[in-house]
Amino acid sequence: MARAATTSDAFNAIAEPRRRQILLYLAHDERQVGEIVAAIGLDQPSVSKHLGVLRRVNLVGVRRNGRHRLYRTNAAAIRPLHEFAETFERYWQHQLNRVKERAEAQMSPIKPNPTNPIYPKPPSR
Amino acid sequence: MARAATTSDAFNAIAEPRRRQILLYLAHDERQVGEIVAAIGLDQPSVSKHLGVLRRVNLVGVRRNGRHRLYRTNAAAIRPLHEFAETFERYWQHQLNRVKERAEAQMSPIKPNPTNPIYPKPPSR
DNA sequence: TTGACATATTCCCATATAAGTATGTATTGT
DNA sequence: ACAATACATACTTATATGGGAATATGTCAA
Repeated sequence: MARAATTSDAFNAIAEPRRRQILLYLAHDERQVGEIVAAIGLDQPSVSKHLGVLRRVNLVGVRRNGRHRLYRTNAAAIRPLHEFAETFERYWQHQLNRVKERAEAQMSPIKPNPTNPIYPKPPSR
Repeated sequence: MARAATTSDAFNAIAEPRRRQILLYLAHDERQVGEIVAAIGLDQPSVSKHLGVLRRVNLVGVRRNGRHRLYRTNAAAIRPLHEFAETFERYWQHQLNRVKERAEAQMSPIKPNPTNPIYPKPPSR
């Protein structure tokens, strides 16, 4: 099975850096395609295609105005992402606290737990 | 140019539903691969491959224990995602407020706010 | 040492890009 | 009506999957 389509959901859609760039650019104001092209320095067809993907997953909305099309980020569609990320925020705090505790423990005269690496091998990469 | 590698960053790595599932599963506790396999119902090689991707972008950490490998979500690596999503949270509120204001304006002065759905369309899935 | 057990890695292949180029389609000005 | 403007879509191609099958690697137990 191949990779899931970029239009399958918001997660796949924002995997592309250019699309994230467009979303951020459109978050402030409605913009027409030409402005986006000028702003992010990509050719018009590419921008249109990215906008097409974003449209299909409802990450942007469009409005016609004469021969222009005004795009705007639909912040609501980012919600699933936000919730996913937020789920880990608690653990993020936990881990921070643990690190902090370890640091403090090491300073204490008794030194209770010399080695307790949370992540033994910093995933090389 | 083809799509960016799933190992290029966290955004690409989490585009895969199975990997999000694994991340959520590993968020609570350290788990060995066999447990993950049993939990998400995917064959072992596939799970290992997903874990490999998550490892490369540092979304999970590993620890060896005998013949087992204990994986755990590295919540810190979710940060970029969280920040990206959070950027839109303000606009999300804005949009909600606008919708709310418009709704209220259209309504009779009495009946203040009968329905106020936080998520207009329950983010399916 | 040998075998069982737990994971990782390699190979194969149908599929989905993303960028570039070319072309199609509305809509407006004159 | 006609040309220009603003976008969208079609086509081509190099590339990266993700799952299944088979195999390799590493560790423990007898």
